[in-house]
Amino acid sequence: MMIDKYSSTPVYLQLEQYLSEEIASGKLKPGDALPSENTLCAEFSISRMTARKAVDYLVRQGKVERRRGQGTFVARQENNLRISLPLDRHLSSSEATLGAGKEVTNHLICLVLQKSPPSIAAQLHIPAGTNIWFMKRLRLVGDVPFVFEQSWMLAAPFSDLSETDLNRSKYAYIARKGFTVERSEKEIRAELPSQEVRDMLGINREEPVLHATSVAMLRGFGPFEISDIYYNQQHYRFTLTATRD
Amino acid sequence: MMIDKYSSTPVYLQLEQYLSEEIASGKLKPGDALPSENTLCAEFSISRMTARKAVDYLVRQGKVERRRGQGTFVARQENNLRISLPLDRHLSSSEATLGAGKEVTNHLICLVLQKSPPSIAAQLHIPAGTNIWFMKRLRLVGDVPFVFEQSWMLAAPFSDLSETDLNRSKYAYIARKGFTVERSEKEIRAELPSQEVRDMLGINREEPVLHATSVAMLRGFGPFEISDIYYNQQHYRFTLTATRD
DNA sequence: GAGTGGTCTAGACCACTAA
DNA sequence: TAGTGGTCTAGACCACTCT
Repeated sequence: MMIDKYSSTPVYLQLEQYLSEEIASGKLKPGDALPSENTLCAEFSISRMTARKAVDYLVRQGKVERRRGQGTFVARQENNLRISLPLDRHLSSSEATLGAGKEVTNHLICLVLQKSPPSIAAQLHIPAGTNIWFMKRLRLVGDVPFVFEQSWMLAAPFSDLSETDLNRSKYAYIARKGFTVERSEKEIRAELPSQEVRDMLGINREEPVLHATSVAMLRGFGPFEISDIYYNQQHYRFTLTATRD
Repeated sequence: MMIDKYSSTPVYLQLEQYLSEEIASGKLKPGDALPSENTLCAEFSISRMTARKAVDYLVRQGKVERRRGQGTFVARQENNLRISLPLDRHLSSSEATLGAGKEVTNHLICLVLQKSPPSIAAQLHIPAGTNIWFMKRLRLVGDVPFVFEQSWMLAAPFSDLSETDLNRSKYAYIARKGFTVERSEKEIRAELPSQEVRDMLGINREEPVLHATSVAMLRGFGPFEISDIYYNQQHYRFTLTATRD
């Protein structure tokens, strides 16, 4: 294998391709160490920044992982060990099965009453400037966060909403007020997380996350909550069922 | 705004944070140019590689886009223009509404009969080594690909499967054989695409994709097809509905 | 021609891990 | 202590766009 410095494909892409093939072909097996960055520099007569850039792409694709002080290793697939969570069911109904003995907890990060900005107001069918709750929550199984959620919720029917309610169960609170959450419409995207989301979910900076924007509906009432939901893929798997109609 | 070179947070993360806030606060609006890389170097007394690394993260998050020879610009949100596609319905039933006048087409890339590898066999409840179909398909609305699909399908009940069937409608073919696709169980992940997927979907290297691994079931028969499905987010939005139980 | 982003170099110092 | 990855510098040349 040679690197062609005069090719129109950048050196770092050539090296990415080469290492990818070593992994795909099985010459490098899960758990194996890649050549160290300095070795790659020497072997291909390139600078370290270039070698690192090639490896960066493999890290982002989840094909290898770096361990400081140790080396870079071909990733092991641990898909089957991760806890499975349905995206097409309300979390409240899946929490029982989720924990597998561990406790599901909520950690409220902030809760404030604010004036609704126009974009949120439009989705909730209220005038801009109406009071709404804004909150950020982290949800964990044991001590591993699986969801970071940021949401805007109608304030009028829920004026006595408290931190305690949110640290326990929002659904239980809503039920006590005599409402039922009927369904939520979600749009799902793959995204690279911002710093805040990375910090909250404890994510390696190179790993993409699932991001849902959700509109939740109350029975006989319509939309009452807009949420941005970020799902942690490192320790959980997200599933859904597709049907005919 | 100052950069603290002696902080434990790396300089490039501080700069990423700063620029993120400029965008979030609206000081930099969609379409606005960021300071050029050389300007950032001078303003914060950092080297260009460091400035670029900060901007790299914003590019990957989709917050800005680079245009060679022009500059780096705050991304415009075009979410509402993208075609919406439900993940919780079979594609066959949504194709009618999907196109909005444009034609939905299939482009078969490969179709071969092969021996089932153990991992696929286990999921299809057949012995390893049984004959199965392996195929790759690209599905497009007009000439924009929205799905790249790679799948392994039982060969026994579908021995006369042809390229023509797959370029038209796989569901129609299955129906002609007297079967009904009941449902499919999907696991959804956010991933950075490999070279093949990037090429197929025409994706910029920095953009993550949605990746579903699906098991499709025939009514009264069980699993008959395993698929890897990659969804193009650049021109489509993917939705689903969550319900109680 | 001037300015932009795209790539690359050849060093450097640091924090961390393992022997 | 030696080797690893993490960060950073101060340059360089290139391809591209706009005026």
